[in-house]
Parts: sequence; structure tokens; C-alpha cells
Amino acid sequence: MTRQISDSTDPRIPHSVSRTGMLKEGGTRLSSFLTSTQRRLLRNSVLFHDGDPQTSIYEITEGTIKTSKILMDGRRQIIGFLGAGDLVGEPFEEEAQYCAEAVTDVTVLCYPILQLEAAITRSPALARQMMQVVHQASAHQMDHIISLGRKHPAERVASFLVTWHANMSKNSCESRTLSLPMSRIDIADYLGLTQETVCRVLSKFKRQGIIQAKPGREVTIYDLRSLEYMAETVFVN
Amino acid sequence: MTRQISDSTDPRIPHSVSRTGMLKEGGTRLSSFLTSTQRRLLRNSVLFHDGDPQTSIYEITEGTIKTSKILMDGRRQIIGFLGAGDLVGEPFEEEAQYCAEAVTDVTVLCYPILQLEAAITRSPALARQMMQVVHQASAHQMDHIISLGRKHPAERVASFLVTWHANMSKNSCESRTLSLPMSRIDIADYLGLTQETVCRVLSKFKRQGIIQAKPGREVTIYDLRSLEYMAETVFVN
DNA sequence: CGGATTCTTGATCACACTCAAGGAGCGTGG
DNA sequence: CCACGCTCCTTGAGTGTGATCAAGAATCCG
Repeated sequence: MTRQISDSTDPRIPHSVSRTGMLKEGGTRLSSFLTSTQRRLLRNSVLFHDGDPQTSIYEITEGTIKTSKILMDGRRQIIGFLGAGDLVGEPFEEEAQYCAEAVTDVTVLCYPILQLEAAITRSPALARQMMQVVHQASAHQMDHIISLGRKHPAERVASFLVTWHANMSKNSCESRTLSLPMSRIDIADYLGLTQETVCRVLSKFKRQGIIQAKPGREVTIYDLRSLEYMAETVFVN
Repeated sequence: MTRQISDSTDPRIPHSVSRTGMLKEGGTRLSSFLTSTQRRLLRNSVLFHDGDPQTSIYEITEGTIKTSKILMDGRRQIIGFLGAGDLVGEPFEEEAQYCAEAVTDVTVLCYPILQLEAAITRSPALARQMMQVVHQASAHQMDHIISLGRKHPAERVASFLVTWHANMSKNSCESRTLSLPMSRIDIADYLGLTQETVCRVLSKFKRQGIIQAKPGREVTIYDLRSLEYMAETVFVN
């Protein structure tokens, strides 16, 4: 629960391209419209709980955050994993609709939600941008719904790996080796499976030579095509 | 595929409260910002396919529409059921992200997407309203994700009945009897189940005296409390 | 009234979950 | 630096549940 709030530092951040997430930024950064406060989170700490009053929108500059909802008997569904460039929090909502936790050590920029809402009302450009952000989040959720509703376990894991790989490729240089900073349980709770099933699927992929596991939650993809084939079964037209 | 396009008629429509959907309207209607064309769809006809170029946003004034995506081997996931007051289609998207079909005979108002986008850029009030519409759709999708990822079949069906009942109660007068205009297969494809499982769950609810089935796809709810208990297992805080 | 579709129920099967145990990796402290 | 302990990961065995396959009943619609 240790939270370190740094002084309001330079809101400008390095060249990082936006990624799919709960909220996704279009191209211009919020920092060109608003001032922000930087904040650091330790691994496993909570940015906000489900139901907390929303005071800020957060832009991730480093690290990975997971958003989730919990059922009364403890079942958990992870809604998404967010990384550098993604926004966490919803404008025009008084309460948080989900819980946001740091998967790794994380740095975020905090934008007071009232300022953001005022800026949206003032600036059509920002409004349009935020709409696209919300919309892309919605598109991502739609893919998630299809995975959870109609895909087999191996297809879900393949989809997850392909999507995560695409995210990584956008942010850093293209590489076959990904770091999956979240635990197997997190992946399972994202994919609507158990950690054992996730493990077994990954082991099968290893045996088939599609991927190779490395120490430190890293995975090397040897046959991206196979993963994409298993994942992208969506038919258009 | 018979499509009847009526003359541009009075865009004003009766007092119908908005409902949860792909896009949900806040309170003011689009018709106060834009002109529209009315269009009627026969049951089972397609409003647009997945991947079609998007030319319009549609506001449903009567009937029920389902949105879905299909996997290559025929598996189908229904994303949502939309009714009077809901919007179908996404601004700032060139292509439709899903297929929209009429479950019943449907009447919609068509708003040219370019006009809508221009109006959004012009009017911060409309932009804010559209943001909330998109956001509420996203909130609904989040509930869907939780159902699909972590709820048991009976809980999913209960959630569906409760949500649908709430929608109906908002639109018309409060009543224990709902019409479920969609087929069992549609419900199954929405809930990530098979039609047989949906049937069995409904039969169990009947045996338990929670609901009663009536001819014509109608259902009477005798014990809403039980359904809500099964459905609303979401834990906050 | 007849044909087609949809709905319901039953029997069987496969697969993912549960329960359990061992192993690997990591962090901490001596 | 190594040893220890903890957490996380992996694999196995067995079970339960929802999917599949199949047939009959009800309902819709012409």
C-alpha cells in the first residue's frame, strides 16, 4: 500500500506509441491540454478500488496495470492489462467501475478529472480524441467478449499472446521475446480459465515448438503464424 | 433483405427512456441536433454486416436489434441486444465492427455519420453526450465480460433475465411479464452457452417456481429476488 | 390443417476444473 | 555467497459439468 507521490514533474514523456487498453490515447497527449502530477506505484499496489470516488484519470508512462472486478465469492475477472500510453479511469463517472492494480512498478501521470471534463467541454478536438479512446477500449472489449464466449482455451491463450506481442512491438522494437509480467493466475483470470489450464496450454505450445519459456516470465515466440491462425478466427462479411 | 425507406418524417419520437446498449443515449435526442431518415426493417433482415462501410448511425425507435460477430468456423457471439432509444453504429469508424440484425420488425432513424461527426466537433454538449453513450456501452460490455468469464450458466441466464427485465421496466410500465423476442439460440450465443443449456436452466427456474414460460416467447417472473441474487454477485470494495 | 422451425428433454461424452504434489525461481537474511 | 522459505509454476489423476448427439413436443405461419 506504499504510495509515493512525487512532486509535479515535467509532464512531457518519451516517445511511446499508444496501445490498446481500457482507454487508449489517439496521438496527441493529454499533457498538451492539461497539467499533471507524476506518481509512482510499487508492484502489487492498488491505484484505486472498485467503487472508489474518481478524482483523476491516469496516463501510464511506465509499467503494467491490471483492471479487474471481483464477485462476492472471490471469483475474479480481469478486464484488461494496460501499459505505457494507456489511460486508466473514465471521465464523467463519479465512481470507479473496477479495481486498478500495478502488475509491475508503475509510473503514472495524474490528471484531475474535473479539469479533464472542463477541457473536454472546451475543446472539440480533445472531445473527439477522448471519444476515440473510449471507442477503442470498447473495440478491445468486444474481442475479449468473443474470446470468453466462443473460443477454446488454446485459442484464448493464443489470442492473448498475439495481442500482447502486438502491443510490445508497438512500444519497443520488434522482437520475438516478450515479457509477460503478470502471473499465470492473472492470465487465467483474464481469459476465464484456471491457471492450470493456462499452464497446460503453454506447455503444449512449447512441446509443439511454437513458443519457448524463459526464466523471468519471458516467452520467445518461434511460430507467430500458428498463434495468429489459432487466434484470428474472426470472420468478416 | 426487403428494406423500406420511408420519406424523411418527423424526427420527433415519443417519450422513450434510453436503455443499455452498444451505444446509449443520454437524454437529449440526436434529432435535436440532426435531421434523420426513417427506415423500417423486417424481422431477420440485416441492418449492416461486419466490415460494411459505415455511412450512418441508427437510433432505434421500435423493435429489437442484435449485434454479433462470427468466427470462421461458424461460431457466433452476440455482443448485445438493443431496443428503443439505443444507438447502433460507432462514430469515427470507417467500417462496421460487427453485424447488426433485426430480431423483430424494427424502425430506426438514420443519421448520416459525417453530419454526426461534424455536429460532435461543433457542439461540446453533443460530444459529451456521445461520450457518455459510448461509455455506458463500455460499462455494459464489462458486465458481459464478467458473465462470460466467471459466471456459471444459471448465473448468466439469471443476469440476462434481470437485465432484460430492467430494460423493459424502463421503457414500458413495470410488469412481471417480459417478452423475449430473440430465439434460444440467440440467448445462448449471447451468453456463451448452447441452446440446450439455456433451455435446461430455464426449465430448472420453472420447476423452482422462479419463472413461468408463456406461449409466444414470453416469460413471467415470479421471484425476481432469486434471479437478482443469482445474477448480482459482484462485490464492490 | 400441414410443414417447418423452434423448443425441450434425454443419454452420452469430452474437456476443463478440482484437488494434489513436486519443482523451479526469487527474495530475504544469516 | 549460500541456505532457507516462500511464492509461483508445472504436471498428474480423477471428477463434474456443459457440449454433443439425438429424438420428440410445441409453436408458428402459410
